[in-house]
Amino acid sequence: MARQAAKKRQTTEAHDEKRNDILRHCAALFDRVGYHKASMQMLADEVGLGKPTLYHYFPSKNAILFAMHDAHMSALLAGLDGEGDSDEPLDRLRAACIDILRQIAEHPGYVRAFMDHYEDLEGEMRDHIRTQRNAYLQRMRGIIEQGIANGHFRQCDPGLTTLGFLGMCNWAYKWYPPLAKRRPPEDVADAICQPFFEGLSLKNG
Amino acid sequence: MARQAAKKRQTTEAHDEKRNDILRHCAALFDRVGYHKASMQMLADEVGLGKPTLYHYFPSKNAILFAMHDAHMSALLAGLDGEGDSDEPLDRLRAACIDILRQIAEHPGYVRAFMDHYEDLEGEMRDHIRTQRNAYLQRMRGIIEQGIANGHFRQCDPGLTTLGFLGMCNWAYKWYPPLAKRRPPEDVADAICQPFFEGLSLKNG
DNA sequence: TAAGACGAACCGACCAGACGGTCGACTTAC
DNA sequence: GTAAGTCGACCGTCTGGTCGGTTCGTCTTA
Repeated sequence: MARQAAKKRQTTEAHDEKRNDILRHCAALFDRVGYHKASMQMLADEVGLGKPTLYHYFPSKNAILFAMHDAHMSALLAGLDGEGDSDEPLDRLRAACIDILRQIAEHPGYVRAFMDHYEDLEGEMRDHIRTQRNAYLQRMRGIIEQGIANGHFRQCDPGLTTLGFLGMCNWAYKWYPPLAKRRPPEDVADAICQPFFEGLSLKNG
Repeated sequence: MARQAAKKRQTTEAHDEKRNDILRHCAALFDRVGYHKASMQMLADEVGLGKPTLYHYFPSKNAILFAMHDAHMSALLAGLDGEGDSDEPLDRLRAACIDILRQIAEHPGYVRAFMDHYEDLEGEMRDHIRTQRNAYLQRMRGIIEQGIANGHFRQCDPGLTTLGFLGMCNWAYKWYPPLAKRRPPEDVADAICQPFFEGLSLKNG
């Protein structure tokens, strides 16, 4: 029984690995030609598989899109957890920005799918991602509210400020990829966040 | 002859008006269901026309998309011209942000098409829009460089700062539309730009 | 002012092709 | 033996775009 379970687990692991491998290839194609212009046949060719085999791993094209959304959101959420509970909210904001930039640099395909094709997600998949999105947004907002409460940040509309900050970071998916080899995420994060942080901060005011 | 020309012009005007009318309807549908999920038949129904009639006004679906891109970029570029040459670069940046927000509030369909479907533009249409995009970007960058040269702004990477600022403003197309009835562009622009401007500005440093 | 010409606006019916997805069967590998 | 992995061939549907033709208002001409 135990051996069977082990076997099962092993098989599943191999399966998951293959799924991730497929996902990476698909992301590359989505990034090159866009989600809608990438047909299942093209996707299968890109991976080096027959079309039915691709369907063996993912039940639909939409499910592939979902897997990318999920991978991206999970990475960001995990990043938020990783950065202990520094009581310096600026550090947490900077870390979040770096996470986003790194995600863009390492998985431009996932990110582009995430940014441009959330609305293409169907049914429960969309619900699932929406939940994750909202959780992320709330936590970012929490950081900013904490900063205001702490006296680290000046008084401001926390909702709109969060949206502004996130916009600044997320928008980078449009221009950062070709730059990523020359300029690491930390570097770029500092450059784009500098004015924002200076203005948000109260310590030298 | 003059009368004929006048007549001709009049006919063309009616044609253009109709085109704009069609564009507005199409924008509404694109905004509701997305560009790719909106078929020409749906578009025609939305406008209240037969499909061949729609083709009478626009040579292809892609041309409709292009017209929206063009309308949006022209509005933004015109906005940049409008704001005299205030030597206070902060005012010009604020005005640009308000322009973007207003465009989002008044033409969410155009803007969404512009943001998410630039890559779907084909051939020369894409070239044309790219040129406009670059011109816009350069002019924004020029404002920031001018601010640094003037001593109004602190030292910073003008390229990345421009991109950051634009990201902050443009990203609003994802969240501003449902808010637009309650909060006017000027109001929201001030809220999201405040930290950025405070940090960029040197006058109280 | 009536007859005709003409082009813009309009559309029902059609088409070739592409797409997402399925079927049934063969091949490994344990 | 059996279950996962693999695929060639296939299918129904839908899409962008076209064809051939009608209606209608206005200009020309006599």
